[in-house]
Amino acid sequence: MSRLTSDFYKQDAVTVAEKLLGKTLVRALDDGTISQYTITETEAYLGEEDLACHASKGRTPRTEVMYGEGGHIYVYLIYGMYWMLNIVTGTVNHPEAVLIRGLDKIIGSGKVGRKLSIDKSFYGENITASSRIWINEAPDVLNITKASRIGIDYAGEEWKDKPWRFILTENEPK
DNA sequence: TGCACGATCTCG
DNA sequence: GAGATCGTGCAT
Repeated sequence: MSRLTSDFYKQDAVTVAEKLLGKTLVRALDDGTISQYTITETEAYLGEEDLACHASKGRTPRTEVMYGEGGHIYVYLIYGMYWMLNIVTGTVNHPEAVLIRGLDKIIGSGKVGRKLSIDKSFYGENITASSRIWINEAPDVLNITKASRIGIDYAGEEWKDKPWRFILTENEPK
């Protein structure tokens, strides 16, 4: 299994969000422990126009990394206690990102950040070169459910209902 | 310089 | 159904 390269992350956020399903997220802790998780749920945030995307407020120290090239990590603290793990996608000056909402046996973006020991030190980390977090290639999956994004009612009618949440569903027995 | 709020979760 | 808890953006 090989690590996904920067070309993969240069695609648009919606495409990357969908393709990340089934891929393997690898986390190497400081103590040497290596854990692998299958990505099961993602959400796409696409550009300044997307009122649900943090970059809709423009370029700030916090959103800066999203304006860079895809393949870097965007983390931020929400509700004062949860670190959200995002992967920047797209090209330079296109602020896009994919939120990792769920992994195998870990459902919920807040729990993902806690379980993987994510904090602000991961801000801007290059996920194609990091030695503590990366994503491995895996075959594309077919059972994908699309849904609207969570917790963004403030984004207005046009954006809050976009089907940009992707969920990997279990194979139904035949 | 202050304030209201958020891409959440847990407990009661 | 409410509290925990704090960085950020915008108002003052």
